[in-house]
Amino acid sequence: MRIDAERVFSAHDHAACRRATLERAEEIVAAEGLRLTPVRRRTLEILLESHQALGAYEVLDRLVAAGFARQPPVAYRALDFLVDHGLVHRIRRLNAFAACMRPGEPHRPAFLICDTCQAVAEAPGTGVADAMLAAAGAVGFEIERMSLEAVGRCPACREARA
Amino acid sequence: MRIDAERVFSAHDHAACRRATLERAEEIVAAEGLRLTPVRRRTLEILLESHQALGAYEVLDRLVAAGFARQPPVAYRALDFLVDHGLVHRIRRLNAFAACMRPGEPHRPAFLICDTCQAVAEAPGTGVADAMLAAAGAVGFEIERMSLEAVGRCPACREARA
DNA sequence: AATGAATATGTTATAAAATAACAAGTCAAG
DNA sequence: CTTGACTTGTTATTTTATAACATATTCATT
Repeated sequence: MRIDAERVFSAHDHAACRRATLERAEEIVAAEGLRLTPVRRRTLEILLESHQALGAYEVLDRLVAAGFARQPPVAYRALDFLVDHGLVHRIRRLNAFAACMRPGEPHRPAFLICDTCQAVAEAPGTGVADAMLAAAGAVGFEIERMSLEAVGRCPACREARA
Repeated sequence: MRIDAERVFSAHDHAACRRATLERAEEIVAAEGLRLTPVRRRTLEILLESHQALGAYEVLDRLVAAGFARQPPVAYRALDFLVDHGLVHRIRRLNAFAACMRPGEPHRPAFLICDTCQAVAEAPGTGVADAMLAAAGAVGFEIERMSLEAVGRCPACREARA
């Protein structure tokens, strides 16, 4: 199952969506010899519960509910691990984190953040990143990492408001 | 004088560059009936001193040096005003602020951030924003604001390292 | 199994970034 | 000269993130 913006922004079988993404994440972790320890797994599950981005302290609250200690490094370490290995994206505009919906597929995501329902989707295609690479190349700038984020209104919330 | 990435990333007459940008900012403020009060003016000058982004607390330090009180709202209010009126950009990846190099020209900037010399330039053209608008439009997402930022190495630092 | 290197966790403390809230002052328009 | 909008002063707090160091676990190799 492939989850892109159309799906994130619409009603869908989220249980299946979450399960599929988690399974894929586990394959990746296994393939790379990484360890999806209990905190890390739970952190990923927490982020997979919705398509909304969560702040580190919201994640921490839910980790506490699952029995882990209420200490910032607990959440930040798990989140950093997941981000480093491409299972979670950091959303800089929100100081928050969202599960990657296509782990393993190398991609340079651009995010669409609905400021009404707080859902975060990865924009389809690679056009935005390509344009950034082109613009940078034109002035001799070599890109290492990028943050491509747009805030606005998703189709459902647009309609609800109209 | 128009200052784009090529210029920011190269040696240039920065005194003239700064003066020109400040003058343009003053015209804009006057034209819109806004008030460029002393804190606001000084804040803009501070950011215009280099092409690097400064954190709010670095700005505050320099405001203190200029006689203002050391209180976060002093810096944040001035910065917020300047951002709201397009004279300063917020660089989310850095939790920092950089003077806009083309105030008044309506634009949707994409930033190139050198992680060696910390210079921040606006990428040429509107291609990145256009691509983002296109990607969003394809899924019915309506964009209000965007952050388009790339971290990497500018031409000069690339060469220095090579 | 014993050892050691790498990795992961527990814990305390602190740093860094941003905002809330409210009182007081300024300023230009009627 | 007063009203209303805007701006500043000030105290306190909230939110986000990291430093630092001790302990424990894991795994590969003896």
